[in-house]
Amino acid sequence: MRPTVHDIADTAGVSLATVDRVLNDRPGVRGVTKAKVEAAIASLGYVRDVAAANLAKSRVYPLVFILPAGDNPFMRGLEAEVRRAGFHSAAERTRLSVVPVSAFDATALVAAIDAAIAEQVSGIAAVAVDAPEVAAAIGRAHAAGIPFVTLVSDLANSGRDHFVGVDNVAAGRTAGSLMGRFLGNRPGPVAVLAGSMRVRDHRERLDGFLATIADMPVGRAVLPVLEGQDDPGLSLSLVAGCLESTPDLAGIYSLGAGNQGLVAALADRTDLCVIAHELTAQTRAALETGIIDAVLNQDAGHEVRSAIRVLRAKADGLPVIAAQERIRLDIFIKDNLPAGPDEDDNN
Amino acid sequence: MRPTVHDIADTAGVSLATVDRVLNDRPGVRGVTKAKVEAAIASLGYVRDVAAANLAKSRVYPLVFILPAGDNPFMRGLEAEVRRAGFHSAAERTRLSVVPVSAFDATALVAAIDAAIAEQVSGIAAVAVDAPEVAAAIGRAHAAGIPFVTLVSDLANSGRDHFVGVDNVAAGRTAGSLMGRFLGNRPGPVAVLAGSMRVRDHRERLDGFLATIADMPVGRAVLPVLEGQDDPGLSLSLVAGCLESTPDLAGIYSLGAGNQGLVAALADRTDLCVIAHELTAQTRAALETGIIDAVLNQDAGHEVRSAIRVLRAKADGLPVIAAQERIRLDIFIKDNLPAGPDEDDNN
DNA sequence: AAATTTCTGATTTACGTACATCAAAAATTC
DNA sequence: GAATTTTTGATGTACGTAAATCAGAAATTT
Repeated sequence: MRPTVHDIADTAGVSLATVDRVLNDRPGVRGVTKAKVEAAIASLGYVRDVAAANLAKSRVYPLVFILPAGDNPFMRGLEAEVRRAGFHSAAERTRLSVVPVSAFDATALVAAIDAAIAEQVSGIAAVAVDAPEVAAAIGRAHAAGIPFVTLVSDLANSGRDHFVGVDNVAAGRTAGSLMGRFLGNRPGPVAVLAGSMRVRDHRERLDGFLATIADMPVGRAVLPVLEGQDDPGLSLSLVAGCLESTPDLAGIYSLGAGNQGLVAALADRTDLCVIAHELTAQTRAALETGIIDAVLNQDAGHEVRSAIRVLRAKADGLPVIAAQERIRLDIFIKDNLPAGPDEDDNN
Repeated sequence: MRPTVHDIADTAGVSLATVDRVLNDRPGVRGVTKAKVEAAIASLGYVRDVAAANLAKSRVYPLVFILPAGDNPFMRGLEAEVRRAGFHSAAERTRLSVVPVSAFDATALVAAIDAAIAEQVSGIAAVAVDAPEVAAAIGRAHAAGIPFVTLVSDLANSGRDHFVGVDNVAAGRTAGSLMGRFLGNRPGPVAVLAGSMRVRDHRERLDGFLATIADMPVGRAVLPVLEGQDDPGLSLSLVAGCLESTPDLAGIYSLGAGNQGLVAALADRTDLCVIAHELTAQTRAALETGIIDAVLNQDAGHEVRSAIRVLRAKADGLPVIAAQERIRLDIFIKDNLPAGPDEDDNN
């Protein structure tokens, strides 16, 4: 059996109370005694039984996820993952709640953050909107001692404790690299469909994409960015217009959430090289029919669980293992599509 | 606060002992009473506190991982992940151990399995070797009531409870698809470097690869398979010979663990399209220098944690959520390489 | 050396569940 | 209706840790 606090007390020749004081950094232990106890801990290889500790503490961690409302499939996927994680993490004394706010609305986001602060939650995760008042609100959370992580879209210099999401510049580079390889020496310009250039992650993806395309041995033109506001109708008409005005178009990089309109505009044209973001029902179907050639994905389940781990660690004053919390950028093509419509791995 | 057994007892109007009998399927409860209790459980939305339950049970789950010895980097990565998981899962009352057996040695594997059975472990995970005596040993484990999962390489019709690993036919298809897209209309045959055709996963990868290449609009020859036995020296000489005898070679698919020899043979030739399996220090370096164009990877950490979850579930007689235990096939190119040399996500 | 402060020990309760025992009550059988 | 069986209640202990109290010991100050 693994050693317990009793074993430590015995081998250190001190009482249980003293062991407890050392373990939980409570005052009233002489340096020598503390050293003795720590030696015993080390020699026995004691590790605290977190399950029992949490049981005894009977502390709960109310965490709030502030997510954009609306029909963005990726955001809805995130929400579903929060619910799923909440179901499993009840055992871990975490209570999760989702607060929807209207998309790209800084004022609404600020209000939601302040409400969470007032509720004295143990942690906040939010998809950041790039605005100074949001940074100020995050600062207030920080001042109140509430851990804050940005999700998917970051807001640096805001005092957030951590960012959970992919490296969007690398994502853009990956898209550019795949686009270049898939096209080979086939001529023709490529188009970029974005949501809005006012959003940080979209800008970063574009930067990475452009840089990689520029570095290619084969020179290739990139048309002016189409800003579809992640709206199906607008995206459709923009892409349709582009197809008409550019008959020799070779490829399209869709770096936002405008895939529904994109797919509709392409109808059954499988001759273009199309790379999109986020594996949703739409992009999955388009991959299977050949309309989309590759999908870059950030796993919503991983992101949610990472956010939870980080917030809990911060709430307990524990360190975060950065390497462990890095979110991978998945590449999906038709042949390595995961079977289910959605999945997950707890642990 | 979440409801406890006491709350159930109160609202059902029965004693705690009766609630316990219902919850743990102990005999001696009338149908009507049982229904009352179950109604209370449902209405309160009670979920058993697993942490407390495990604490009370103080049951431990000794699990054995039987892995091929030797310097196969992927297998060593698996072993490292088992150790890492063991560190974290001490809290979950799981005790992990690794038993190394000589690679591809059915007799050694059988002996290790029988030893684990004799030790009365709670579960066994093993990289299966395709031999009837191994199937028989798995059958003995099954007969002894010990859950058994095959890892990485499956052995169907052996009575194993579950397979943890990727769909290797799909992996081969993915490799073929990427190879075809990367090569475009560039002429020239492609070579395949395998470990051994006596191993099931290598055969399956080859099948998928050949099928996809055959389906391509551009006809492309595939040279006879080079069997390097996953040995660096042999792989090197085979690849070197192939390069010499086939000056117009367009690409190489390395579907086994012979990447060290492969990379050595290629020296600084970045003109070939090379696709390999498993992200190791070697393949990572070769990706960065451009010798390898894409790496297909199965995440060792995910696999180990999945195996643990499945074995524990089977040991407790709980169902396995298949969709949750599906292992993804990751595609890595230079641009979406994860930053660290290795990583992980608990939860 | 006495008074004070600082440590340490002993003990208890609690967390939520598992599991065992024994007595009491209810249902069943004869 | 008595005897028997089945069902239920009451109670206690255990798991490993947290947290509190209070008394006593050791160190420090005066």
